Amino acid sequence: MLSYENRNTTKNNSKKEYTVIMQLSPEYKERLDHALEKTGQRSTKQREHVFSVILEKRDHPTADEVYARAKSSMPTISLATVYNCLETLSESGLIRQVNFEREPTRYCPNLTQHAHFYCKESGEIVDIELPDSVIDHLKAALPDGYTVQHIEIAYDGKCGDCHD
Amino acid sequence: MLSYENRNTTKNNSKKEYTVIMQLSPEYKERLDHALEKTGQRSTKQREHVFSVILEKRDHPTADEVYARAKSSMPTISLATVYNCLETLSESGLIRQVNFEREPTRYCPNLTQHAHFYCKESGEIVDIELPDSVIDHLKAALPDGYTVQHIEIAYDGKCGDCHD
DNA sequence: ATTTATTTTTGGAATTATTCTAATTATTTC
DNA sequence: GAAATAATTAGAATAATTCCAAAAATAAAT
Repeated sequence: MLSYENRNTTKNNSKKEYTVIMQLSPEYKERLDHALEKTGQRSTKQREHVFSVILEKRDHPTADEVYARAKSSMPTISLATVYNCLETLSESGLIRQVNFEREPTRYCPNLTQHAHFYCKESGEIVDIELPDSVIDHLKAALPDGYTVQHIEIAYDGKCGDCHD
Repeated sequence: MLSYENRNTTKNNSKKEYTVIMQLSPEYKERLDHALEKTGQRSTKQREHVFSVILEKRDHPTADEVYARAKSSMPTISLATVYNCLETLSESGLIRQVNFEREPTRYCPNLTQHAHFYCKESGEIVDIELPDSVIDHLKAALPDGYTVQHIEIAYDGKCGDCHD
C-alpha cells in the first residue's frame, strides 16, 4: 500500500530525502485532480495524502485522527494542513463532513445519499443508506418556495452489536 | 409580561431587594416543576427564568443569546448558570438542543417531532413539522437490531422569503 | 426554627476544536 | 528559469463550552 518517492536528490548523492506517501489508485488520483482543477486548486502531495488516508480506512475520523494517520507516513505534515486539506476536499465534493452534536467534525468518504447512526454504547458511526423515496418525502415536508441544498440526518441509539 | 417579586425584605424596611423575573404561566410552571422533580432536581429561580426566556420568543437562540435575554431582567445571572440551566432543561425534556454544523448549539422549545431548516441567506432557522410516516420510513431504513433514541434532521438551503 | 446536608449558582480559569497569521516553500506561468 | 500565485507550516488567537472551588440557596433533620 505504501510507495517511496524519491525527491530532492542532490547531485552528490550525500543527502537524500525520502517521503513516504500512500498510493492513490489511478481512478481516485484522477478524481482528485479533476475535482481540484474544477475549483481552480492545485493537486498537492499533502492533499493527495490526506485523501488517501481517508479512503484507506472507510470510517469517520476526526481531523485529529486524520492527522495522526497522515503523520505516520508523512511525518512533516502539520495539523493546520490537515484542516486545510479536509476543507478543500470537502469543498471539492470528494469527502463529506459529518457532525454529531457537540463532537468534533468527522470526515466521510462515502458520497452516496446516506445518513449516520451514532451508537451511544460503542461510539461507532455507521452509514445508513437511504432510499430516494425517503429523501423525496423529506423534501415534500418543506413549505412552498423553499429550496434544499443538503439534508443531514443523524440517528443515535444502540447499534445491533450492542444489544444483548 | 414581567412581575416584581419582593424578596429579602429586612425587618426595618431600609433595604429591599427586588428581582424582576418573568412570569411563567401556571401550566408551564407546573410542567417545569414536574419535569425537574422527576429527575430529582430543584426548581430554582434561574431555571424558571431561563425556561421563561426560551418560551417567550419561540425562536432558536444560542446560549449567549439566552444569556443576554435572561440578564435583561435578571442582571445577576451568570453565563455558567445559563449553560447549566439549559443543560438541565434539556435533560428534563423541556427544551431541545439543535445543532447546525459547527455553529454554537441552539435551544428550541418546540417539543413536537420536527426538523430544522437553516436558510443560508437569512440565517433564519425554521421548524419543519414532519408527518409520522416520514419518521417511520427513516426508522425502517435501519438494519435489524438497531434501536433509535433520537433522529436529528437538518436541512439547509434557501427559505421562501429569500427567493426573488 | 436552627442546624445540617445537599444542590445550585457564580466568576474565572481551563479546555478543545478550529481558524488565523505571517513566513517559508512549492507549483505554475510567462 | 524568474516572477507570480498558491499551499504549507508552526504557533498564536479565537470561540464555545466545561470545569473548579467558594459562596449562596434550598431541603431535610433535629
